[in-house]
Amino acid sequence: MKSPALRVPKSRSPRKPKGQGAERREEILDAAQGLFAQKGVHAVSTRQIAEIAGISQPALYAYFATKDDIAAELCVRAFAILAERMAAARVGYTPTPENFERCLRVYIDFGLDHPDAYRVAFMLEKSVDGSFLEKTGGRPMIAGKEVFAVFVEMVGELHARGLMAGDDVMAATQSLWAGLHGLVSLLIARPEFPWIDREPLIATHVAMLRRGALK
Amino acid sequence: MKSPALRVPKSRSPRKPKGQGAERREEILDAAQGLFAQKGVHAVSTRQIAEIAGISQPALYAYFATKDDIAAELCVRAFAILAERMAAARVGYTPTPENFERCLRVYIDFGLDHPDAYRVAFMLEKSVDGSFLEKTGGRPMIAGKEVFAVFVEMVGELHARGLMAGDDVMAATQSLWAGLHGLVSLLIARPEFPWIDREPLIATHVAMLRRGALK
DNA sequence: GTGATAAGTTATCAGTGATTGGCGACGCTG
DNA sequence: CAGCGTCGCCAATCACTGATAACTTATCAC
Repeated sequence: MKSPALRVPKSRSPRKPKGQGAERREEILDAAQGLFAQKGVHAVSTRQIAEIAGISQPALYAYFATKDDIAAELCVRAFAILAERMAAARVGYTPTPENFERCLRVYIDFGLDHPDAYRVAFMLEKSVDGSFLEKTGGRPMIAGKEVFAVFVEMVGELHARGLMAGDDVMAATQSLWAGLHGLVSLLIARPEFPWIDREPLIATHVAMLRRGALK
Repeated sequence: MKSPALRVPKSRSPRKPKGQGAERREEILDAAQGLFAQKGVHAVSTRQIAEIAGISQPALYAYFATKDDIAAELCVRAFAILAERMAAARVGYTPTPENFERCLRVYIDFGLDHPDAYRVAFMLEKSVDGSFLEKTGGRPMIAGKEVFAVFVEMVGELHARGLMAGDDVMAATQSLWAGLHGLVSLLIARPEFPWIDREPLIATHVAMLRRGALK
């Protein structure tokens, strides 16, 4: 007879018996991060994540309630990076047009560096029942709002110095954010479009937004 | 004995035996249009579409190769409407800032009037293999490019009259398009965000884009 | 009638996200 | 060291998805 204890029915990442709580969670997040970045969030299955993480698919649910929760966690972490970058861009900040442009670029660069986090946060489809935002308690959205708050502050300072074109700070900020988001999201969602070179495009866009928002 | 011919295993739209080719297709599109608008594209199943259309689920595949093809068809039709509207906005057009703003508003209004078509065209997730765009032969994208071409033309005219801020027409057009897309897509994807009133927001945005793009 | 065609059906497939029940190794008492 | 409880994990499974195959029915030309 064959050896009855011959397990491993399919080849798998060879470290099934490991993982103490916390680090397994990180391994799952790492696996998901890679797959999401490569294939896009909703083209990745929980089984693929589990296989790369070296565990079975149900084991995921010991660490995350849903697949969307995994995406949400990655998203929140990515936004922590964005918040950090924007804070760094405001170190020794004085509200000048040059610094203004610099902050806009920080936002754009972040979106292009973390397209999947950006997608999860701002580009995912809504749906009436069981939406992603409801399932995840809107955590990515909340993280995004904190970043938005930095913009409000920044525009407020410029307005106080009489540099803004209009008088409605909130309107100007939302419009500005929309302008930034448009470029980032289109570059992410439509990479096959015949864009001009990226750097001059970003430069043109940032300059346009500055002219449009400032006096 | 019960009547043996008691069909109708589940209550259904009571017109199974009908449908001559062409009109069935329209019924399917109508059903899908309504469901997509209500729940979002990827939260709607083919079975739901079929039930509302009054046919069985496999019968869909006699008219459309895939579910995405249904969305693509709706998208192309919606873009026909946008192209029509933009053509109408250019009747007797002279390249003035006022007419420029009017065309921007046509684009924004279209996106907000047809959020699902807009989502399919510009906001759907890419994926490496089996992407929506590949499956549908990029038809929605092509329809979108025609609209983009109108923008190029428009910006070109303004540039010829020396009204544009920069000298690179293509860069200015792509930046402008991104600016418009940003507002439309954010309003669609994040309706729960604490936006200011829509009309002043649109007015602010259009004014900002005009200041940014024109001299 | 008869064969061919078109349209729609039931039955089914592989793959998805998520749940259940039990197995086995660990750490703690005694 | 025996016993036991707990926890991490996995095989099996569920309901559902998009899509396909094979069969049945209605219609029409001849």
